[in-house]
Amino acid sequence: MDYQFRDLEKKWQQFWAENQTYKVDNSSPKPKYYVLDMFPYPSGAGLHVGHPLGYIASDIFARYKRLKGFNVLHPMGYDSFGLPAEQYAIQTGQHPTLTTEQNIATYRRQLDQIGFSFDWSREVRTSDPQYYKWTQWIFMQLFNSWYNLETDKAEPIENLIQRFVSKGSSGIQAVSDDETLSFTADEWRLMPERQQQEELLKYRLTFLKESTVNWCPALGTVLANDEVKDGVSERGGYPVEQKKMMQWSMRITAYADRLLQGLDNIDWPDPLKEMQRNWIGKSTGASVRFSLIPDAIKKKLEESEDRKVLSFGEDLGEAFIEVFTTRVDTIFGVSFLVVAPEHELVPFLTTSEQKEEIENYISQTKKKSELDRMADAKTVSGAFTGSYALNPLNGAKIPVWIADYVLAGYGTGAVMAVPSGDQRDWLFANHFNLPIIQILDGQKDIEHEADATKEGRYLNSDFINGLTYQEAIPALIERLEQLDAGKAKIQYRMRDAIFGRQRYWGEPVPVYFKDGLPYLIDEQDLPLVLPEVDKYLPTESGEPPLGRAKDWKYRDQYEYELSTMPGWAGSSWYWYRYMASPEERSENALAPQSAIEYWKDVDLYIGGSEHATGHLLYSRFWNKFLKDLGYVNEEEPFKKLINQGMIQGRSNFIYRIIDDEGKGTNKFVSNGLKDQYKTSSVHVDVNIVENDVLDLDKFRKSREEYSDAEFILENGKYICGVEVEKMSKSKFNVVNPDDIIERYGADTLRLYEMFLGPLEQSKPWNTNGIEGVFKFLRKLWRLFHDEQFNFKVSNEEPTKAELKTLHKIILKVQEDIERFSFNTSVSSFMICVNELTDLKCNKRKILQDLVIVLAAYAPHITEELWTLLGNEAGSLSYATYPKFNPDYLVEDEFAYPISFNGKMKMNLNMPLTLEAAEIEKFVLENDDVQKYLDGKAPKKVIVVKGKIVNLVV
RNA sequence: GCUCAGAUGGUGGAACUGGUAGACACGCAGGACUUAAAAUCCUGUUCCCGUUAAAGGAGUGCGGGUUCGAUUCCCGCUCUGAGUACCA
Repeated sequence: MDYQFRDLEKKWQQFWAENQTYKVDNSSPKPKYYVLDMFPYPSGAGLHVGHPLGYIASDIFARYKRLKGFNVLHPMGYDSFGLPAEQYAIQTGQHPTLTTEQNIATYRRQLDQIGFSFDWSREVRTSDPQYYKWTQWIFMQLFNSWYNLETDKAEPIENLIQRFVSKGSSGIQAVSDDETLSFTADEWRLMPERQQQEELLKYRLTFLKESTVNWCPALGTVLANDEVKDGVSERGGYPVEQKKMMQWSMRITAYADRLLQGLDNIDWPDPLKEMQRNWIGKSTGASVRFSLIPDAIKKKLEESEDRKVLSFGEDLGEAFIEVFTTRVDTIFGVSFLVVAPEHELVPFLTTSEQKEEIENYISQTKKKSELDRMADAKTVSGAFTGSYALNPLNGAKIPVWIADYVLAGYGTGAVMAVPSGDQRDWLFANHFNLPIIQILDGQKDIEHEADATKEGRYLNSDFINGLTYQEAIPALIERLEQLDAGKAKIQYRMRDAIFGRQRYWGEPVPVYFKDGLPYLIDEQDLPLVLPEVDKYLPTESGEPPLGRAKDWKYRDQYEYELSTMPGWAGSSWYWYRYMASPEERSENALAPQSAIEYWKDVDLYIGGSEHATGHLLYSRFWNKFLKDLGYVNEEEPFKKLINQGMIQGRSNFIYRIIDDEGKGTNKFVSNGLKDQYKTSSVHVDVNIVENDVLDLDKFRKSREEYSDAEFILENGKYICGVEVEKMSKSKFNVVNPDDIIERYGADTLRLYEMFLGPLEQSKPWNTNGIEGVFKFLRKLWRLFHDEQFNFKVSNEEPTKAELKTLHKIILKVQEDIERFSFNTSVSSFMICVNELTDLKCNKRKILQDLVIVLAAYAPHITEELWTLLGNEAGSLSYATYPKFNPDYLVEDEFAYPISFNGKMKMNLNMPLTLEAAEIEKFVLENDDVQKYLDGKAPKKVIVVKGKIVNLVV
């Protein structure tokens, strides 16, 4: 029979499922190995060709490890909460549970078709109440914990309360909000409960905090930066503004230093570690207080009718702006301060003359997203508040400005500007005509740009004049501390993570409110199940969708928290749930201690680098927290991590016309004509585009808002724009693997995805070379069959050449898999089969081992050949990888490349036993070499034994 | 903007520690088989010049450097992709 991949693959997939071939036990005499994939969000578009890339690699690795004698845990599940299902629900009214289930069914069918060796009995879904029960439980542990800096770990909040009761707040070293109270034990005991709870909230690892969000009044909801384009919402094109909101946050900053240090002990790609280090952004510097000039404030007070200002006026003597700087040595070069437009002091700093200008500037800023503000470094903008602050070291009067390049959420929301040393400050100073003061004799050319050098000695710098950088820093810190105007400080760029989402399709937060204060629900009431709502939209009063749930109250009287958890909540601990076997899932723990002790951590984690600073940081944070409380044993969850490159998509764009007021219209212009209009680009589904021409009917039907869309065409067609970018549901450029499997089978898909290139490299999807991989499998099949496709292998002893071919591949594949170079293995398999075909080899002793070596890559065809060879069905997965014997590869001759000045001209065969001097002699005596030398002696001869000969002429 | 990564024939890529650049495939061209097509097999295929065959020369995004020798190391650019805190 010819190679019938359809029947054969179906047969084996069924066999594996029925016999639970890949079900794994939590105990085994074999060493354990845990191979994990980053689990997918089950999008409506189905699995796309990019997903399997990593899954195939991890499956090859898992299968290989089984052949090498390990007990392998290789599970899969679904990160099934998320925005797309909710948006679909808003459009169609269908419950996300329903669509999510349908999507998962599609994913499962697609995954099964590819022949993965997952233990499906351990599947998890983050949206399953039996799963999110434990996500909520972890939230409760975080709420009930504080971070003790003395022990450098999280501890139960009870410990903190005990200390408040016995000693008050003195001596407590904790990670907390900035404004904690000081009190004695007696004062604590007398405090009303409400105030006690307020105080404790400042220490809890999950807590309420005011944060800035993208608010879209027309949609009545908060948008991700992702959903905001050019200041308007991607959906509908409505204006978006920055708004402050009370939100749940996670005190990840408590773990900043441990997250940083942990990176040194894990085997992750360096760029990824570097990204995390940057994200955490530890910087050593100083905080400095610039006191505000009382006169200015007093004048302001006299002018003001706002009584609230009085409370500020009462501590006039202490009014100051605090800044953090890594270059405190430049403090005498400060010629102005810049505070964020949202900074709390801005209303007080603004004088009546400047009021209009400041207010205009603030309203402009509100329209920009944080990303826009950071990205736009070219245009200089800002406004003067009219107030001045004092340099604490020399009393210089310094104007206070606001500018949107300073972000309220970063550090103190204020910076000291040193135009001679910082280019952004220099541009600002140059634009607004502020002084640029040279502070180091090493600074060059500061009339034209800033010079951030630390070289040279200080000038114009008071008591540090003449000192070097190393000398100046301690002197300045000492002086600042004496004056109580500053101190040395370590600051992190990382902010606490916002944990609340104004959405429906996520885990409910297990919190209710009493007298406006948050309390946890009883642990027995878990899971707090997501309630039914009539619509998945915010309420009329702007509350999140959960506000629509009828009679949804804790113990029938208390309001629940209405926001839900973010997408990363469920994925921050899921690898522990996989450790629990299905029988153990009913136990009252995230996973049984015995399972956690057996599996410990993930040995190999494969996933995209796009998770570098999200999922991978939050997971490490939760893992450390769970370890602090003794629920898990490892400080780091993922011992080794490999980044799979992204299979990129080819995105198509349409261009929405923006009207004169800056609002999006429902009119779209073809790519070639877009320059004549003001437009914003919008992704369009690649499945309704062919050869970059948009199918207008399908487009109108795709969303209700598009049903009456108008188009400006070119040559009667709507031509879409094209870009290569990541394949993702939000970019509507998803291609799924089904038709490839239909045409060539799963083994070909597996080999082809590996053959495409190095695992960690990104590349746009194309199917150009797939034929060659398919031909390779047919060629392999033919090795085992005669001309009429009858199975036929010989029991003869192999020749030396055949053994050499076999042992080359045994070694090569082993080396390749261990360094995650799967593409080169596939090429080597082709070479191997080409060689065996040339040798007309059909010997059992060669082919049987070849089948095992190939099994991890192409499990279906090898299972079939394995049983045809007379082995027990299903036993291939647990066979033993053949042992490499180097004797078969020994060569006694080598064709030395002979190069002249580094250019290879010819090869000369020489025995490998020859030493350098003999080689040189042999080469120089050669006639062809003499012809090149043209009678002259070479200046130099370089001989590298077994590699090359180079003659310098 | 900031952080990180990448760039090699018409295409995907190989060259693992500084030692024969283009393995292995795709595509293309020519040929065999066939009434024909598909499938299969064989030959060629970096570019330029040139040829019966040859012999030359250039060449790993661009510009420089180190070295007997650089796709590989160093410096400076260009372009592309990823992340940038509510996509997951």
